[in-house]
Amino acid sequence: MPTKRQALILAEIVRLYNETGQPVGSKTLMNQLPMQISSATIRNEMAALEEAGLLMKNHTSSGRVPSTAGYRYYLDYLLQPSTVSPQTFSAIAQDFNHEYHEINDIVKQSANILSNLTNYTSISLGPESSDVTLTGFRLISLGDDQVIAILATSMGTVESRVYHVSQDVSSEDLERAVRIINDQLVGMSMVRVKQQLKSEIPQLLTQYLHSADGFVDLFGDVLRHAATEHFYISGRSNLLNFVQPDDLDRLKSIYQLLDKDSVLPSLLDLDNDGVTTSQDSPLGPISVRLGDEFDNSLFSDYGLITAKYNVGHHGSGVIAILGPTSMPYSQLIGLMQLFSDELVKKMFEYYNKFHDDS
Amino acid sequence: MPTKRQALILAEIVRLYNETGQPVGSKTLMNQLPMQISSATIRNEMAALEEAGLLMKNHTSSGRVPSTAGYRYYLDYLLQPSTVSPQTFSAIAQDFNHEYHEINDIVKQSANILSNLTNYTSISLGPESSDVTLTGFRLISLGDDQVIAILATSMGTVESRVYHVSQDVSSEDLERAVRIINDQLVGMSMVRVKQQLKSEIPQLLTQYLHSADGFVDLFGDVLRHAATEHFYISGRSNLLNFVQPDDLDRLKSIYQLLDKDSVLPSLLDLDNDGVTTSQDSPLGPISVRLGDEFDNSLFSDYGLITAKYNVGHHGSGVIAILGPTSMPYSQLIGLMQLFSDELVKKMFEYYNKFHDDS
DNA sequence: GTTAGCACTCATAAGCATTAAGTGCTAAAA
DNA sequence: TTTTAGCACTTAATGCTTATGAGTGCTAAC
Repeated sequence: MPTKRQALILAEIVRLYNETGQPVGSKTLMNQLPMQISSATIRNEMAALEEAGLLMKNHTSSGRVPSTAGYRYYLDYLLQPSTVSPQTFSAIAQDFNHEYHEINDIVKQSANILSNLTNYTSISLGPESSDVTLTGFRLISLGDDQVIAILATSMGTVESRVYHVSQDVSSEDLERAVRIINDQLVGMSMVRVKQQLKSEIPQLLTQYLHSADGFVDLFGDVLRHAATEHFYISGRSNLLNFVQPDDLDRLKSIYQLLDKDSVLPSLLDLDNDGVTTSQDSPLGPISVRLGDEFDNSLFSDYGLITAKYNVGHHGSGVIAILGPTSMPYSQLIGLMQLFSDELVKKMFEYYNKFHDDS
Repeated sequence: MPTKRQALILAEIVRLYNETGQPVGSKTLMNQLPMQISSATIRNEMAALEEAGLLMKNHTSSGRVPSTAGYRYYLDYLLQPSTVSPQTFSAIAQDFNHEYHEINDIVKQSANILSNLTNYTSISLGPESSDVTLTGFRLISLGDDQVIAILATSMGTVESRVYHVSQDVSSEDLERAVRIINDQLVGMSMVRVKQQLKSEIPQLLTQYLHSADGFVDLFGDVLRHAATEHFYISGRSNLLNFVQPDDLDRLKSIYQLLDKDSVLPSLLDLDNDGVTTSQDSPLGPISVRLGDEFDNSLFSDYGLITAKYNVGHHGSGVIAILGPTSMPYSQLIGLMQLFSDELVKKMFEYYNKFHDDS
């Protein structure tokens, strides 16, 4: 455990290293620290901090840099979220000041705002809930062999997609199919619906319909679109701001990773249900993942700030910032706190505008 | 005008430079050329080619590199598209071997295939036609204050989106609005529909409806989604394969540019209607833009291969490959020719499956 | 416990000679 | 008239040495 003074020095090193990008030496530190101590004393303290694993040197005679453990300690014990400037606040308010027709537009916009504000990459996942249920399914014929399939969930989401239906499917068949779906599946959780679609439903449908296959496909497709988590990533190109030129291969891999929706849940740590990385996270719903704390070694030089937000029974979502290990955490975390509050506010506004079910 | 032999040398330099990435010297060339001439002769010829502006040197004593004009000449007069290997062909066929529910899925997939095959970035724009007309508009109430708006066009595209409608709008009002829209606008080109929406329609609606504003918004929104050209870009990260490490800023700008749908039409040269860059393009519907031929100086080291394809009265689309100035054009253009044929085939298959209107 | 002083370390840059690839030019050969 | 051999010249790249400077660790004095 570092002493009070050592902690102060660590915090200052984090601050300076973030500001300048350069390793911090004892003299620089002497001029910046509030108390009056000599560079030699600071050197002693730094040696102790290095002993404790919180600082690192690149080579024997270079300044110190916080180690991952150092950042971890800083985040867990020292960091204080800074308050957001009024300008930033009003910029956020302004950017959100639109009429949104779809919840996903808000989610998307939130990623945009956050990456613009921070100059990092941001990832936004809309509100989700594990106990969403299917509330209804309809098919509407448009003539022309086309139908619109509409699927509604308890979260208020409605997914509609257009399909072609072969001409030898009668409209009676379609109606019958829709009735079966509704009778059997409405009220079930989406997860169970998916299971059923693979097991019982096909059999059931073949009993009543001529061509059940096409219909199962169709329903499966709407379902897939309604149920897949959709991530919005904004400011990808900001990763170029801080990548070392000899690390382009790694960056390429990261870009390819980000394009795969399937790996994002594990990146955002959504798999283990809400347990944050560090013990009883002192930052509330915000948590930070650093370097080797990622499953994937690609991110050994990266940091990820994750904020979970809650929109009542509409579920909870996540918004995150991806950047280098060294980021202005104090500002960013302050920003994230405020931002996720605003986001939640906007979302409630959206949901409550029409439905009266806060 | 270069002599026959000079042209041969130019072509060989293009080939070698593309293969090795290194400037090509007279000795290397001597060993590679089919005829028996000394390096001194080659030097003379190269000097002539440089005089003509087709070759460049990085410094007085380095090998030669094709200049933009050199590439231009190569593309216009020397290049011969190579035939595609059977493996590649069957890979394409395989990748397209899916049931597609939406034309845009095909467009998207085409971008994916092309970037995977080439290891460059590819851009795909679905079939469009300037004389698409509006063929129908419907609103379907879902209860719950939600409606689905459906807009169909003469191209067979159907756009459906979900909207909230405030409770004090009666269903009679909605029906009336829909009737007005259909009476007034069906059969018009989408462009005119957009104009009308800004001029006459609002007035007309206010005569019959209480709250016309919301409705105009709604219709405008569906229209916007149905009418905006949608580009799919795949393999963005491949740009990292050939960028010089000191050029990351430029790369960042390019990424940001690619994210703006609005600049892509000018990039793909869609604005001037079908006139290709070089005179009466010898490559048919395929054209290549190089370096300073771009409007935007960001692309001074890039090349863009564009293939226009035609899907009958469903309109025509574009598929493109973005890479460095030095690309294996022979292979790529051969590939593009075959690929766009396959793409067209797939699209006709899609359209004809249900409608019988080739 | 703190500090001044000093020897030591190491990355970075600058200077310089060396090498290798490639050119241009001239004069001879074809 | 075209081609070629030969040679001087240019330049980027490499490796080597040397200087510089920021920073440390340690010791001895405060």
